[in-house]
Amino acid sequence: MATSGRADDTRPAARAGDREGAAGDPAPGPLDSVLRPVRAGNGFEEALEQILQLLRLGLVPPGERLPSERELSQHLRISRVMLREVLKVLQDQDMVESRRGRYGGTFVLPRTAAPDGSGELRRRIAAVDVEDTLRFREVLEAGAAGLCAEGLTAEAEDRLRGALDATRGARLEDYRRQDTLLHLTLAELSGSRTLAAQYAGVRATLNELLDCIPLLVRNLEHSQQQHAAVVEAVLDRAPDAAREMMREHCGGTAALLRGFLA
Amino acid sequence: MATSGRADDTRPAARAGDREGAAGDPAPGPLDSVLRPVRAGNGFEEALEQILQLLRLGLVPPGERLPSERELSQHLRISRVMLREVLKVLQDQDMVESRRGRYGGTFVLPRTAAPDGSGELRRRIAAVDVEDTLRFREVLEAGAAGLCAEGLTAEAEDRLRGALDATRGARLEDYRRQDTLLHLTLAELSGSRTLAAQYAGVRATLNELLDCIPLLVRNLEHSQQQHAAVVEAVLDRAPDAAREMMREHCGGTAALLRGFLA
DNA sequence: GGCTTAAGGTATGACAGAGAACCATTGCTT
DNA sequence: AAGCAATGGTTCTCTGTCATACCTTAAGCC
Repeated sequence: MATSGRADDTRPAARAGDREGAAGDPAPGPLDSVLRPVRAGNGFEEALEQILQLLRLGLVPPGERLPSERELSQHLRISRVMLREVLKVLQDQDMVESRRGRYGGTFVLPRTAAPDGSGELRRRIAAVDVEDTLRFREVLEAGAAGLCAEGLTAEAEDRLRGALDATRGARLEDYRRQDTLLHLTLAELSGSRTLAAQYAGVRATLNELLDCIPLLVRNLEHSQQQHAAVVEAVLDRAPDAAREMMREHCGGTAALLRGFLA
Repeated sequence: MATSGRADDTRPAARAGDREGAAGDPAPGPLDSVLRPVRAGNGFEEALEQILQLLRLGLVPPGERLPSERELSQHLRISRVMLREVLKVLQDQDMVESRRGRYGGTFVLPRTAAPDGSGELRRRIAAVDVEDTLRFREVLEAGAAGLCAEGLTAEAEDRLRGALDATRGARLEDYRRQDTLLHLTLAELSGSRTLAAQYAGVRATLNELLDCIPLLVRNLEHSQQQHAAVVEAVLDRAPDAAREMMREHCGGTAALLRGFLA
């Protein structure tokens, strides 16, 4: 370090704390809407979160195979090594199982009762801003329903009808999954990829919240009627009605959650 | 590397292409709503994008000082070294200026005409999914307006009125900024942090698009009337009216953009 | 005028993560 | 039975990024 001969550092070494850059959370300011952290968490957690979404949304149902490690790591833009660490965690939680060889892969296991000693769930919930989630969800859902009703192609009609039918035939333990898929379909048909992606995120959180409250058959029937009404409005090209119905539908779930989690 | 003595690699080294992990974009699949890349771009670009948002949204107007490097790097969760590389780029583009010493800092310069040889803008636009942006924006805006109208505190009323007044008094070259701030205020008052953050992002993109089309005084007056109507509806606690007006307002901008960018 | 303070400017060691290449296992095909 | 192909499992190296410390500059304060 022979840059500049400054031999007389007479100051009483109290300057120890020059710790720039690091440290904890900075003071919140008015710019926080924009200045969110560039890399959420540590990359590892982010990846874990996304795989968990895949499972929570039921996009890969129990018994099915996840995309191969090579594919997943490419999609998530992380190294296979790190992806494998993520999968390792899920294996330890008995959520997935890996099989080697051709036609092997990582398979989703059926949900076990308490994933991790019940306390873990509560802690996660506490970390979620429930009000934020519910409000944001309503906005996205209503918006998606409206957009769908505005520009509906023949192919979209079919997908929508198919998704609705699937919820009708769903057995109790599969209802959450089919419900999710119906809403996800609406979001995708909105014509905004960003909307669909955001909805996927918020829905995963929502499902996690829903897992904390009882599943009421009474409520489920009501929900099913509302689904039908929303889809009908969309198929009728009635955006306002679709939005209104969807808002009502979301309001129901929201009220339930606010009640149980309050 | 003495793990397993495999001395006879007789296969004709043609196996050169085992390139796992890396490579270009993976084939798109039905899971793309969820499996977005963990770390958008290379971290550097992401940070650049966010600082640019700060400028494009007018959250730090020309002549004002950005937060210090140490603060910014903490907010963005990147090292000061990397942040400085980002700022270096902006300095080279004559968008900001750094002054040393106490009460120094990084200052925003007034916008120069063509940021980078005009071709650069067009290229960016091509990379933006305009339809996605417009649709997503409308959904967020309408949703925010509705939520605001539903739960409006006295303090929120004041902020809203203030923001509206600011747009009234704005001169032409400052209008975009005040307009942005008004909408951003609505988003923040929606009670969903996520919504506000998402709006900030989409609005930055929108402003970039708007920079590509002429600013019509005629349209601006119309816009101003709509602002007043939206705010009035919100202050009247009329969610439906607020949503309706906002959708109309967004529709106007959308039509303009679709026309010019088609 | 000299000290203090807050900002930008610079250098460096440590480490996380990506990338690439391997190995090992399995089931299908020939 | 042999070979092939697709998957999970492992290990290596190298680059990018971070954290930390320090220097330099300039404005205000005593």
